[in-house]
Amino acid sequence: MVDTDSDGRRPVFAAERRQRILELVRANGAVSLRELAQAVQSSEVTVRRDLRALESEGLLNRHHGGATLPGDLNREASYVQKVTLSSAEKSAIADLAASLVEDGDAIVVGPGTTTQEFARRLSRHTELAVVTNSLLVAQALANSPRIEVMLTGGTLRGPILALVGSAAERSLAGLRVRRAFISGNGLTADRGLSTPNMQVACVDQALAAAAEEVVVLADHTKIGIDAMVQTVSAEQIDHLVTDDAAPRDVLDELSGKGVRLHVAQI
Amino acid sequence: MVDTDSDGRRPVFAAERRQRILELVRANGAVSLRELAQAVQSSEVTVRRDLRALESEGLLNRHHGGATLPGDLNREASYVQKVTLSSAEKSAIADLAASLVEDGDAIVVGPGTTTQEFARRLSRHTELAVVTNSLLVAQALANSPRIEVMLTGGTLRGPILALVGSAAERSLAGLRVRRAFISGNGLTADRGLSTPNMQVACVDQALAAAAEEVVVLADHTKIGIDAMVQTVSAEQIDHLVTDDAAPRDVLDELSGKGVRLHVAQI
DNA sequence: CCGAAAATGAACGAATCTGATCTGATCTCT
DNA sequence: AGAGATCAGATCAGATTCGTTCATTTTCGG
Repeated sequence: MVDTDSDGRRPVFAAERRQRILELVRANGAVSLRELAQAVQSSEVTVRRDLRALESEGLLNRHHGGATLPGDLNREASYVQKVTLSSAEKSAIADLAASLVEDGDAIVVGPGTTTQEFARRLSRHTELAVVTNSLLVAQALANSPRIEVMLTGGTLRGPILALVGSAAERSLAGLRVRRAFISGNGLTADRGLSTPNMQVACVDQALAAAAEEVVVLADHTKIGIDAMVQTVSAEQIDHLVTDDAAPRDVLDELSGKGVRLHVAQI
Repeated sequence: MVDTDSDGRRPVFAAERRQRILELVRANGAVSLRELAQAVQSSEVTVRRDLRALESEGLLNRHHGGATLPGDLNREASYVQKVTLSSAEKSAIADLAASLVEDGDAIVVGPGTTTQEFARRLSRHTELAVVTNSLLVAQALANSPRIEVMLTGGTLRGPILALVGSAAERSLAGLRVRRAFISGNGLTADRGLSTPNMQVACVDQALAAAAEEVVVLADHTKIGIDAMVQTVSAEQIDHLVTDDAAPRDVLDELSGKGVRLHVAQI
């Protein structure tokens, strides 16, 4: 059923849908099948067929879970699926967090899919200096000529594509920026931000220490959760950006400890 | 029965109807057959006939379900696979270069699409330590748990996804590994390896300086070419991995300067 | 007024598109 | 290395659309 509406809407033909798919892939470098299906309002089967046709024309490369640009650049295909989880909340949080950034700022961005989404929103800013230990964040900004991206050195932690270890911490030592945008696996009022990995926690601490203000990006699934290692105490957190499904009581506790709340409406 | 009046009302001629169809398509970009039939007060069969005639004149494109503007969809078709060039050579070179790596090695890998391909071949090795300034190389190894990947810090150079600048060079300063696998844009016997960018050249020099032996990966399109900035002189190069389409005379010259040749058969 | 030619509309079978579901393959995590 | 989850491919069913043929209407010329 192409579109059987009676009046206002513009029909979407197969060729047009494929064109749109191509544009999406070109814009993001790599897009998951699920995202594409949602974007063009079709089933995954149909998108899969379109991708097959487009691939046979050499216009894109197909991978497990999605498609990428043809050529050798942009090989982040296997990490794309993770992004699709609760993407609505992530997207809203990223939007809201991006409004806390001003042109000319120097900021630190930590690893995580939410911060990656946040980084994509930064491309419209100018004269930005971004320090990060996340390869995904760096790639998200790679095509923005007006943003200077600096990566910390360090040992690569494969699953999250972030740099950890003493080299990473050392390269952050002498740094001082306005705000740090970091994420984590859990956030409570008692123990603050926490992650399950020691090395990641150490770097997160260094990231937070390099900034005057700490901004935490955490969707509602992380609020009230406690992971193994504490990275930043609630007292050190200046801003929290979350979505409106977060438990109210925890938010109130955090607010009592001086955390300014930014709640995105889904 | 288009119009049964005898005099007063204006009948809708075929040419006029087609003109109106064209206007509708031009105004909306894409219109479904059903909408068109309703708009011009004719049957779908008639509209279909009109569309066929208009398409044969090149005034619009016909699709399943309707028609669109011509040329709008195929405007990107010229992009068709110009990137995949010499991928067979790259692959063969990468295979051969990977055979120069042994388990337990510590190596340095520079940026480039060929070295990226080379890095993919390393995943079957164990106990490897890889230092790189290329995000693509790092990602290629991210899923290999038996390989320790270390990234240099530095400023991100977007187009090639590599880290450059003083921070990158500094993090390589105290390093000493067995072999460096680097690439470039040109290689001659006189001026050695060269690239068009100064910052990239500086880091390449640092990469080469960190290794006991320098291995250059360069397909035949780069042999005999000279780019702006010299990175490594021919005397400093210990191995060259290339393909059998490389010009023989240049290879001989390089061999005379002490470069050991590894020529991949395509 | 009548007949031929063109155009329009209706109907039927064929082709196409889309989505659901099942099965095998691939990937990830433990 | 194996279990579980996810994804790709294939087949089938439903719906829509297309092409063709045929009947009807309209137009034009004699």
